[in-house]
Amino acid sequence: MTHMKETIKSVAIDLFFSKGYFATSISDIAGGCGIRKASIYHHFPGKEDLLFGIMHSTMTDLMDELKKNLSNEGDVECRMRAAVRSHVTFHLKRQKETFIASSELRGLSKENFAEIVGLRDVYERSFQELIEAGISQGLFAPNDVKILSYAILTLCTAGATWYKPDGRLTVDGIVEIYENFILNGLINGPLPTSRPAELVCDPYPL
Amino acid sequence: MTHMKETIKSVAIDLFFSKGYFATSISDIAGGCGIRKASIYHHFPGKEDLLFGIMHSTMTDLMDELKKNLSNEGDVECRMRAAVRSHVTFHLKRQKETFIASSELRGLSKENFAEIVGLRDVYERSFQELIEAGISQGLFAPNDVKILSYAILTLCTAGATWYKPDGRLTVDGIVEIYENFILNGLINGPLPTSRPAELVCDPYPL
DNA sequence: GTCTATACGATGATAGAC
DNA sequence: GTCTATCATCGTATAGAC
Repeated sequence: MTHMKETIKSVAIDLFFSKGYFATSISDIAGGCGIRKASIYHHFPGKEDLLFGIMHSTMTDLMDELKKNLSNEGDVECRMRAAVRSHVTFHLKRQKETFIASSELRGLSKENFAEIVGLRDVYERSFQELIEAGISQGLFAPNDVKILSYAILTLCTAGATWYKPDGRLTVDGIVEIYENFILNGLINGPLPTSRPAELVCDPYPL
Repeated sequence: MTHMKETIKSVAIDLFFSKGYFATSISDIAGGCGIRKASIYHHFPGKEDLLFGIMHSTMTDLMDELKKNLSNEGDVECRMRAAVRSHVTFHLKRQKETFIASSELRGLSKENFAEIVGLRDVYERSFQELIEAGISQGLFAPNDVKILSYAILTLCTAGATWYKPDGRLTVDGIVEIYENFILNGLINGPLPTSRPAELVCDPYPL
């Protein structure tokens, strides 16, 4: 990507996040880049391509991150904890993009919509497989797998809605709360009081 | 409200839900009511008032419902379960309005925005007080109260995003999954295996 | 690669007849 | 209470000069 193309994408992310996709005009974006609106069309064929590009790179990065964070194999609980941490961390550290990706799907054409939702479905399936594995091992309480996966993912995704980078808590602090909340919600029966999870799972800075 | 005023509001709810507020024109709403767009302005001063009215009645109904469902006093766990059930049930049964209320805040002016967010803050505080009470009794694991309240509320609110009225599960089925997931997530230590919650809390059909 | 100028359509809202 | 007609504005996008 050329320098100006990257600038345009970055300005678009800021504006789509703060004002919303529909409320942001090509003029606004051009203004943020210090150029005129007609010049935008030299770099992108249209407004929607800009949105689609943001969503697509966000989804593929999110999926790559999950794959990376699950590569050190471990037991199901360890893997689920890693998946939750990966998901929450990504959504907080790349808040603007993940917020856009989850709230502006309506701005996409039918074809582009289908492509993004297709990626999302693949991603969701990773979580559903983990839940299934946990249930079949008796580790997680038996329950509707799809509902549980929606619960877990929307819960974390919503973090991108209220998170304030300069707020009271660090990303890691929030991640820890979410991780324990979700695992307690899933696990069947009492937890060991002090579980050395940190010693089993490798850390994975984003 | 006159008959046509109600019709307009109802059509607006359908369209704001399915197409989004910004993508819905006054013309679209008028078409759905069988009148011309100019006639809308006889009933409402403008498009935003329509949105604000929908959000305001949704929020006050949501708050009334919670108050009603917490009126039979009980212990903290019982009250938290009732609060979660109230929240989830309302969001699924009035899916369109709650979806609009949680996703179209950007359509509001500064003043209207402040009013709706003010109502939301009061509502959230009810949950935060329940969490605090649970923690101070040693029932819930000590944790950041605000984060937990956001987690619980956004989790349930997101139900309005994916819920399909003709889907596989009933509202009550989903409510039960969410209730147990959240309470397990909150509670400090093992749960009694069979808890007669149904005998303590009254049912409360919406 | 950026500019000015412009085409073209849609939108929210108003005026005034019936 | 609904209509027709219209205004003023703003949107995306294109054409063609520099």
